Amino acid sequence: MQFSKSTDYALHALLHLGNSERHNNVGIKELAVTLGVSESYLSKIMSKLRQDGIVRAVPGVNGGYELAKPADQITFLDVIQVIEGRQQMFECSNTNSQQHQLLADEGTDQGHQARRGSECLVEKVMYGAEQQLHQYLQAHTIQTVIDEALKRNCSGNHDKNKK
Amino acid sequence: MQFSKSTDYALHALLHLGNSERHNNVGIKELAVTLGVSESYLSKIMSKLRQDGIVRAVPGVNGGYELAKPADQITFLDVIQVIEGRQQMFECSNTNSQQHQLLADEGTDQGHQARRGSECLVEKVMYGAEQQLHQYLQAHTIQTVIDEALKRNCSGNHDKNKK
DNA sequence: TTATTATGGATATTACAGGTCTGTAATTAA
DNA sequence: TTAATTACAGACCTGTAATATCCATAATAA
Ligand code: SF4
Ligand code: SF4
Repeated sequence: MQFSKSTDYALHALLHLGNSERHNNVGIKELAVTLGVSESYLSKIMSKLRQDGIVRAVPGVNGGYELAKPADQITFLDVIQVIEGRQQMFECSNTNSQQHQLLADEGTDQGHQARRGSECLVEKVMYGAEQQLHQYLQAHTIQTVIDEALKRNCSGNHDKNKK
Repeated sequence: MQFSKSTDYALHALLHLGNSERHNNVGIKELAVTLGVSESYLSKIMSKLRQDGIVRAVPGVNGGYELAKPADQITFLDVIQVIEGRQQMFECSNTNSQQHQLLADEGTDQGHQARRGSECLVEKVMYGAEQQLHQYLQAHTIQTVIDEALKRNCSGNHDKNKK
């Protein structure tokens, strides 16, 4: 029950992209150095993000990556789901067990009527939990973090992106 | 980002224990058959639950397992944490990267002052999400599910545990 | 064209979930 | 006390996913 390192990298890469909108795009080299991870591996992650419309990529000289949409429209949930996949947290395996009969109540009077809705009581709880989590993750975007970082650094004022 | 099958089994085992308080304890054999899983594997899971004070176990003839405390005091969070471990969902790896400097703000004026608190903005979001999840899982107990199951089955009335 | 950069596939490595087997210890019935 | 029963702990195997590297190819700009 842990997020993968890939998710970690993806988030940091996006934060970097969102923070340095100076010209246009950032090369994989710069990203890899900044995050402290190999270019090969990071490029895989960036590809996923591109395929899902989170970033745009241009090959060739002076190519690189840029955010495909405003940073405040890229939620944590988006990133996590792209990298980790969209499978749900709890997926029951043994729907044939005796337990199932008791809890999901498919074998009684009502028959198959309720088969489509999430009638299983265990899954119902788990699904609710997942919704809670998603709701929170959806309310936090890349921009959220950038804003907070800038706010906190206002005293220091490094003038890093004035250039 | 998925719960393991072991968690699935643990939950179902506890539900079975909570539901059949007829005499005292239920043997691993009955549990395994009910859940449709091997005794060997299930016993591992039950051991974990015992070590954490969720269930009690007695060896010997007519031995078996029983809940160590009322079913309404065993939360989903308890079970999950016992089986999955108590590691947090997001655990940062590269605290040495350049990214870290920007986001965690350890290298500026304030120095190491804020090192102990969760000053990292990424972790802060993830930690918040985890809290949301935990809060929900803590509000749902084994008893919750059993109650709902009984309530739903009142029309059918199978008299299964009259015996 | 040529240098540069991202992309996709193939491959290696490692970690771990899932699962089995076996011998041992504890308990009770006889 | 003996024997049957049951849980317990550990060693062990296996398949799969995460992590990571390498290379050949395609696309782009100068
Ligand atoms: S009751 Fe729910 S979780 Fe249990 S076996 Fe049936 S579908 Fe799966
Ligand atoms: S900013 Fe937070 S998540 Fe990023 S490297 Fe530092 S501690 Fe880790």
